[in-house]
Amino acid sequence: MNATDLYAHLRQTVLTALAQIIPDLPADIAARVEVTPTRDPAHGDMATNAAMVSAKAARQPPAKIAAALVQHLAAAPEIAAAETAGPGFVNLRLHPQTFRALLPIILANGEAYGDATAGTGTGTKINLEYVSANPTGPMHIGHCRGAVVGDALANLLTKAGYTVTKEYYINDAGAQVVALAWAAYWRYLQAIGTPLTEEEFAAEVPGGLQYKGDYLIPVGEMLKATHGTALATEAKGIAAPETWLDTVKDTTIAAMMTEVREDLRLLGVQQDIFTSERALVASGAADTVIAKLQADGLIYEGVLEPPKGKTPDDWEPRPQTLFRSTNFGDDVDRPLRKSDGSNTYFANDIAYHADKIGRGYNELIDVLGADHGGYVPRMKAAVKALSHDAVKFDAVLCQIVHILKGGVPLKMSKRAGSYVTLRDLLEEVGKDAVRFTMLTRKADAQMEFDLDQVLATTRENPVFYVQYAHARCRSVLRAAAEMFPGAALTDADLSTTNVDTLDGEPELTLIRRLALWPRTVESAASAREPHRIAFFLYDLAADFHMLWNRGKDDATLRFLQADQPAATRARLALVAATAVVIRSGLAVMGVTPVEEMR
RNA sequence: GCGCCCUUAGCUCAGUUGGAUAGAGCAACAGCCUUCUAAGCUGUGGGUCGGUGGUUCGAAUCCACCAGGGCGCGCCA
Repeated sequence: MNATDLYAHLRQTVLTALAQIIPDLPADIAARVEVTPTRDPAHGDMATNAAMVSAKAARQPPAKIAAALVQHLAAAPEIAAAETAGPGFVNLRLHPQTFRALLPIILANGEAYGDATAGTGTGTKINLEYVSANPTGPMHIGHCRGAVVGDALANLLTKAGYTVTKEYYINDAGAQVVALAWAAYWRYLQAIGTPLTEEEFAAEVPGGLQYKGDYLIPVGEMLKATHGTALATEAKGIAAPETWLDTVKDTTIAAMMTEVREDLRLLGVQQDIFTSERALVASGAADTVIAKLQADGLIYEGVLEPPKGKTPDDWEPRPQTLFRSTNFGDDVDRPLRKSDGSNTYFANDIAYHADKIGRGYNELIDVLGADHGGYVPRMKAAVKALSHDAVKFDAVLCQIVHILKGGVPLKMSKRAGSYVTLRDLLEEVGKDAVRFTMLTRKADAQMEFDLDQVLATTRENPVFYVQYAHARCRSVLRAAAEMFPGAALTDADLSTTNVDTLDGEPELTLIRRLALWPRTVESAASAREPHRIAFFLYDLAADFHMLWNRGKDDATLRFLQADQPAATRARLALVAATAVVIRSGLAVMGVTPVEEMR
């Protein structure tokens, strides 16, 4: 037995036995057979629903199938006892040796333990788009959650065997970057000493002066350094926009993206591809896509009904170019062109997703803010239409994060420039705590990020609790090196250890938890829920701390016993394997494991 | 008015894709420090899983309706 996933292994054993009882069992029924950990240890180690799910197809009562399964399974070498239970479960009790045999495998595999070998992910190419913050200013706390969730999801899917491309879509087209350019231009005029006041300048800006934060001051300085006073009138006033707008836009977007990339780097996020909306628009991709949809008969000119119950005051019916998204499950058809004929953001975004489809992915996943929730059905419809249902589109929605300090919510105001930037947050609590904490909630649930709790050194704080467990593991191994000078104690060395002496219940509880790791990776990946990794690590840490603490009451239960080198070595293998799995999990979360608590 | 997401212990949240007697942490109460780190551990109490029906061997989980909370709803991105 050298399977890395004990549950998958036993599932095969059950399926083999089941095939002997019901030779012509349909494949779709077999697919529903599960081997799961039992909730109650009294029920054994694992349970299978095999008899219940196959009863109907086999036209036999579950109890009869279960009884036959018990007969067949009793012969399996891993299984100590099999018995029927409840409505048709078969409970399995494994030999402790079966669990213990996992430790050498974990140590030999290292952090690759839990990687899919032949799971659902194999061969599937996924494009994962996340962050995609507008390049109009520094990243703030709102972007942070999507960045962390997206990045951890990428790691998770990769571990589960998918081939993942991590992508950032730069929204550098449209009205907001024009507003950004005007704001940067104001900083430029200030830099060269304009006589204009802010009010006088703002009065000349189409749509008013937005983006008033200080972060554009360096951009103004940069423009001055490069262009001198050439972008302004001789009186250092506002020149005709066509003489400077593109230049200022280019410089500003480039400067903002430099900042964004630095923010991402500090957060530990590395994306593979940055795609520019502006370049996409310039290439005419949106018109190409509209033409393609037109050829499929999915485009028409029409007038949308006003939204029911809440008609805007300035509503008037206007004909637009519409996409028949209702053919693909959307509620209303969606406009691709505005009434003036220019393309909508949606048209550009369809073009972008068409581009991704063209790059050969089997699945597209967007990590979005929850305020984009209403946007998902139409994108789903568009991807379905464009790929003729060959490519899947999914969205992971991230709910809002409230920052608490001293139990009081921090006020956020972008207009006043007083919002919490990502960089502030990283300086305050550090990358690892930010990443871990962001993953301690389901993405689609609101979360409160308590600055005090994140830094707390108590069990309440999962970051600390998990890191502490790893540090304790490493501490034991360091102490072992002192107690047994010259002993070979690397993971590879320990992987050959005889671990038969590990027969205490707390030890076996911990090993059972380690056995769940591949299964946890698989289920978290297929549910696209990276937060499950955080909860798994918390539970694992709790099991380990419990084992550690037994040594308080009874010194003979401590890991290190100078007079029992063989038994100590077996315990060290368990400790090292625990550390391996914690590291493996932290790697998915993008958190650096610590060697000691300081 | 419509759509999507929520509602689980006093509080903050899990719940292994439909499994057996629903679990953690905090808070409350009761214990444990000449230690490989007590930055912790052990135990006790605490639940009509928002409500009502339905689907089936079996529902916190799926479906319908209702109640409460959040987000969104043509030419913003």
